[in-house]
Amino acid sequence: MSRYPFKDAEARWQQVWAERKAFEVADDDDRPSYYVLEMFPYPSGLLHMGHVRNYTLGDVVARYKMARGFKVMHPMGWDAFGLPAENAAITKGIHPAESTYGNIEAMKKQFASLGLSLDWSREFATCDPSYYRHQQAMFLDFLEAGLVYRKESSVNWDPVDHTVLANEQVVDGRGWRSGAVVQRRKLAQWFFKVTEFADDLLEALDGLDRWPDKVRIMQGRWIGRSEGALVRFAIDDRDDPLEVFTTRPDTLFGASFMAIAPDHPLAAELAESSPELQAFIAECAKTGTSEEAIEQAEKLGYDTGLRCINPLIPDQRLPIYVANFVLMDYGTGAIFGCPGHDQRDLDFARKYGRPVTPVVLPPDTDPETFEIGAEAYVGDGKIFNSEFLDGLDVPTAKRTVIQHLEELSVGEGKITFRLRDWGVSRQRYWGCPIPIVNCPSCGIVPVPKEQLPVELPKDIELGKVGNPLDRHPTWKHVACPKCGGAAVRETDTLDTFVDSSWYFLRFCSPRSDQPFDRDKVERWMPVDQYIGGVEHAVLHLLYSRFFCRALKRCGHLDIEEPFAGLFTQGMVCHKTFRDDDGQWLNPEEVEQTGENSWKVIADGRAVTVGRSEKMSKSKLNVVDPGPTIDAYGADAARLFMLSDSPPERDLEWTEAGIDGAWRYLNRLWRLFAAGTPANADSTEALDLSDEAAALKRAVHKTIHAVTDEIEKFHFNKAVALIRELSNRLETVDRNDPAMAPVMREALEALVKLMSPMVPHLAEELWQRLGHDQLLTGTPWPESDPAWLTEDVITIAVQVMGKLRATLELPKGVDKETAEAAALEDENVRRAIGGKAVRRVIFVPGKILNIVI
RNA sequence: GCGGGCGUGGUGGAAUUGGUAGACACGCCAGAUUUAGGAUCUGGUGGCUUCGGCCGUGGGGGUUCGAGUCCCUUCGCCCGCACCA
Repeated sequence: MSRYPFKDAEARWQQVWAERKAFEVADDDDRPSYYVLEMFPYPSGLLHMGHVRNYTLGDVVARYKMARGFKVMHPMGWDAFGLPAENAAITKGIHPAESTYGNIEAMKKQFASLGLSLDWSREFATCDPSYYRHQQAMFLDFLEAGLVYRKESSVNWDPVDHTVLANEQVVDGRGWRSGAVVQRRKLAQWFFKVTEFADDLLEALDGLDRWPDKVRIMQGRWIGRSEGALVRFAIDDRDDPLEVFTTRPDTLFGASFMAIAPDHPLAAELAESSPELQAFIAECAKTGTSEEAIEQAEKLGYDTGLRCINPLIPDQRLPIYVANFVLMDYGTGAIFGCPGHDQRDLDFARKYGRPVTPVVLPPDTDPETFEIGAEAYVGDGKIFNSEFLDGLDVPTAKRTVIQHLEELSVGEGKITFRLRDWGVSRQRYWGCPIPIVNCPSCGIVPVPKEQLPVELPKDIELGKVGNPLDRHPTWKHVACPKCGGAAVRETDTLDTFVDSSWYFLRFCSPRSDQPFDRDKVERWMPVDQYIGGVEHAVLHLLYSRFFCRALKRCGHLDIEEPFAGLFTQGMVCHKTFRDDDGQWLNPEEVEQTGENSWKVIADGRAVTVGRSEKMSKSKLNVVDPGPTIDAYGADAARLFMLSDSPPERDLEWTEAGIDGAWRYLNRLWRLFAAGTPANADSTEALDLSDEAAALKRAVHKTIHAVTDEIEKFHFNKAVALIRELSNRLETVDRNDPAMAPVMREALEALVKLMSPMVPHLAEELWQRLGHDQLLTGTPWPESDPAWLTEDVITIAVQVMGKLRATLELPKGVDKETAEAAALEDENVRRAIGGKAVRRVIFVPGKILNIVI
């Protein structure tokens, strides 16, 4: 039996597309433009299934939009700076540049086998000096615009390797390589002033109507605008008051203690004379810097002995604690605790024996008997126990108390954001050098733009202690651009998130001697459809939004939002195996011994089949796409990625699934091999038989529905509809001359509909239909509204809401006719059982429900 | 702890505004066929059934002529995170 010769066909069409530059777009084209972008990959050297899914989804969009008459830009590049290349250099002794560019070449070959409609003429890597020189220029522009500044901030310090560790490199509080207990250390670092745009970044989320709600919600919460008040509490025997930020100034009469962050300046000052406090602060510093770690930690406080005065209750004295749950980065790094109406404050008060005074009375509650038990009351209600606030509701009390604090000059209304400025300094080699010179006499001096790029030195020693660029014998030593004296370069590099915050702009004019050409950016931006993993929902997407605003502020750009449409795909998962000790096992180590039982081949130990989890090296459940594509072809892999699972949900990789996709491609192959009817220009003028007309209606309905589903990113449903049509076509009698013209029309439509998903097979079948033009570039099929409707409709007949019959009735049938027809049905009559019909509900074209 | 989701056959998943639950597949069962393949084709496949029907969308309750869909409640799972004062 004839099999689809995918190896030959896929290679052949890939070559044809490349030779004809089918996917390269010129900028001077007056068709409407459409920019499709998938998040560019880090060149690890190996394409994984997540990539295949991501780029397949993007390719469907790109090819579909092409067929719809858009001039589509679908570029690809490399997010090429990063930690893994540096680690590879340490463990394998390969220079990061060498491994990175080698990996790019290797991955490009793998990309080629997927048959993606990518415009490779726009390719670049972020580690190219021709890319990062522009990034350095932007850094200088941001600096000039006041959007970049320097401040001290904490890092994870490995005391053995003398290096700064990423959070990822800290395992159980220890450095991953040295095993040394990590210390927090303060370093002067560069920051991008993201908070400058906090309000705008938040408000503009509303306009991103083609973004998933969940991403907008996540970003909104990350930015975290909250309205509250700054309140100054005078401290006994000290001049400076303690300033706190609170979102609940209405509960000030319920205050029972104060707490400051372990790294609050006041704590540091007091610790100088208190070894005990020093020890407490050191203990707090052992908890990781991540919020997750702080959250797991037990709530601890240390009474400083200082007492401060509640500005609303002059004779009240509140103890000041240093507490491990107060964050220096939020608000003022100090809080007042109101245990009655905040659960964490309540837990703390119970632990340290502080009083609990309720000040918000829940509705319909007796103030005499209301008490706070184990749970704080956080709801709305009437204020009580609060003098001039008594009787007010919470929002009114907030306004009133803020006004009162302002009159007393001890506080004022204040809006605070959770969003922090973006620390971009990294003490690493394989990143974009920060174009700054530190001069002993002039201070911080920007590198003049004409001296850019500040290139990374090629001769570098990695794996030694310390910051590699700082250790380089000559690189950092330069003449000060201002005074000409001896000076040193900044030896930190930029966070790689900076690289990915503007690459989508560079694609518009990738060879420009400017960061981007403004007219090209205006032609293509914003990205019409951006596609990637939801793990970037906050950081990358938010930084990119910040970057566009910062560039606009500097006069380089007019747009603020880089991505008009966003789609976040699900993960690719695969089953996992573990032994009794919970160790992950490689699928090759195990064999199936029964329906649900598995064992280790080597020693027969029992194996637990875990649930399907995201493919990852640590879980040993990674499937390499390479051999799969080799065995089944790119189209089979693509089809499997698109079938069954909705793109936004996780997809489980199964051998059976890819096998099923491959078998379906062969069915299509045979459907077309069965002999295709000669071309007929149109079936419009023909007098079609009932059977032929029904087929034609099915074809047009399928065109209509598939188009709709692709537009809505429901590719799994589009595939199902295509299968339905092809199943039907397999049953058509090709020897019937009345069917031939419609069959021709059907086959042509089918090929076009499948072409975004399985482009190689589609080109092959298109050619077999006798076309000498490429299918790529051929317009999308149009559905004819005249063929979307049926003459006969099916009415479901219910008795008391239960289905008893379905009736085929002429389109537009009225209630009386339908009811009469229903009452003739034996099943319906049996269900009514001779009872009186009380009511009949009729939904035209759908339902007739008889109520008895 | 907070926030966001999701629970539908043996499996992945379909199901307009509330209107025929299980499309399309995988798997399985029976049969056919063969150039014994990574086959292919035909039929069947939610459960129970006295063959009339009955029960079925995590559980319980409600609204409705009618609920997978709306409301209340409860259980389970997943994702994200920032103790946000």
